Amino acid sequence: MNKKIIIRTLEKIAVYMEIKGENPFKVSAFRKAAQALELDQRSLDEIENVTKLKGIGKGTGEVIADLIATGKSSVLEELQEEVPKGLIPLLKLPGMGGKKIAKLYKELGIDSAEALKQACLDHEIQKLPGFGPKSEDKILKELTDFESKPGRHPIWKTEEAVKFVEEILGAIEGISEFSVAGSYRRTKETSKDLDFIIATSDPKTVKEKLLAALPVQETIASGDTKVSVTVEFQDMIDIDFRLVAPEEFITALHHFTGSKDHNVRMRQLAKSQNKKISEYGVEQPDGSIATFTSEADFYAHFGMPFIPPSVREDGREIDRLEELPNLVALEDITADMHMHTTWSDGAHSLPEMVEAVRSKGYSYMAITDHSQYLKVANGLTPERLLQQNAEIRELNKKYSDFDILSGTEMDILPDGSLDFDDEVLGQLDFVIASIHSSFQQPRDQIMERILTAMKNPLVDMIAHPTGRIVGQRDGYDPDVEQLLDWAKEYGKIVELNASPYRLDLAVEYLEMAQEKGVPVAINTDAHAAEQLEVMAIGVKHAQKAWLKKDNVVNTWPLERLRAFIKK
DNA sequence: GCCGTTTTCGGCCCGACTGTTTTCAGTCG
Repeated sequence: MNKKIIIRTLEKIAVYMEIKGENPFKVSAFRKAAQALELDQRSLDEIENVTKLKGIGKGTGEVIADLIATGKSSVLEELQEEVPKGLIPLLKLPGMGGKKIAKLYKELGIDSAEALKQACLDHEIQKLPGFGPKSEDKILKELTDFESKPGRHPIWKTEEAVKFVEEILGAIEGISEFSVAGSYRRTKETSKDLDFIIATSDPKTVKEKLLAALPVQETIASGDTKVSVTVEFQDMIDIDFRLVAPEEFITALHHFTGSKDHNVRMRQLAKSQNKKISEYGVEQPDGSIATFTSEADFYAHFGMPFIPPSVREDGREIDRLEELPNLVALEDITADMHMHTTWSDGAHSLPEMVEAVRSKGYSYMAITDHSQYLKVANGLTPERLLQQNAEIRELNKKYSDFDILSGTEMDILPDGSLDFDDEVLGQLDFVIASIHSSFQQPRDQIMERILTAMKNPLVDMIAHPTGRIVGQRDGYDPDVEQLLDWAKEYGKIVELNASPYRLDLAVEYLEMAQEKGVPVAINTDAHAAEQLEVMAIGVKHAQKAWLKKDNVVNTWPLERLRAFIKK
């Protein structure tokens, strides 16, 4: 029995129970059991007794035993007989929960999206107690929108929307402080919507000005402290604004940064100290409300170190506080080892890029323009590469406190060969190998290509190892575990490409790399000087995988890197 | 359904907004 199947089954049971109108705590018990299983790193065989896990007891334990023994769950099968299948997707409609769906089924016999739509058109819905004309209109609208609305937005899209909103907020008088919150602040690679916290003592005026300044397509909710709108900025995107008093800003920011699981853990912790956390402050045992001037103070109030937003995810971060000081941070970064200049497809010249990197306070860098195969990117022939190499060596003489590594981002060709021969590669300081073509090849062939690069002792790093674009394409689907095993065997670095388009490797693979002891380089792959800034995003993405400073090669001094790549 | 070094029963994170009511249930994050 596959662990994933058990997790899905428990979640499915929760969904059916929700529609059946079961006790909400019972429903959440099944969700918690699924989560307990998911968060446990061990495989099913390695877990001796599942009921020993916190959150799994007699009832959920029996479901799991049933699944292992028979491959099926009698609990789920019974639920499926009682609850029509067509009701399940209705839970995804905004504003629809188990209770409303159950009522529609019981009172009107509605058992599918089609039946629901017809009932709206026949004006049957508004006759039900608890429903009215507005509910009917809303359901009909949500049913129509359901197909067309985009799901989650990739970070490279939300990034621009965030900047746009920040500009608007910065120009509104009466706002003392504001910040983006939510999954974007936690550097999740995709977000369902955007959240902003606004501190003001005049919420009414600020709200009016804000709504006037935004390209609002639809107002979802508009209360005294909370405004939810759909805004048309490139795509349609939902944005929540919370307006709070200035002294409440930090607790509100923490609350709406989440994650939900992180907040639950924090509230439980507060409760054990006879305190109560809400977005407005921390209620003390004597009833007074404490507020804070920084999130660090907020955590310190509970005797905890500051927990960066990037690691506030499944709640387990609260159990890993002693690891926080070793997490890689932006201040630890000493180098950027993947970037392009006007020699290939970059926007800035070699000296311009060098100056830009130096001004970031790093101590070394690598210039890695594309290789000849990539004609669309003006890839360098061996002649041009060696000419650039000479120029870099000359430029290096200018700096006593800074080193420029002469490198290349060399293509691994579709036929599995490398774009430069060893004689050329041997003259370089840092060699990156990348796949930019023939993504559709079968996995075996892709892996063969990667293996060629791995086996070449002159190759130092594999860049953007899966070729994915966040929210847009999956890449060339390598067997990442195998890739990492090879990297370990052949002493290669794997890249965390910090571009928000890529964030490649993804978090789960970075965790795997660290576990296997494969060093990671966080690189910007900058094609222009301003793109060097994405290092900050890359570092936060690395934090999500709990990468330690020592595992990240571009926190190392140059000598240690040289020793590792044997150059 | 799960949990317990104040508990084997009585809680389970907490508050806002909407649409329906005429004081509140349902949903959401």
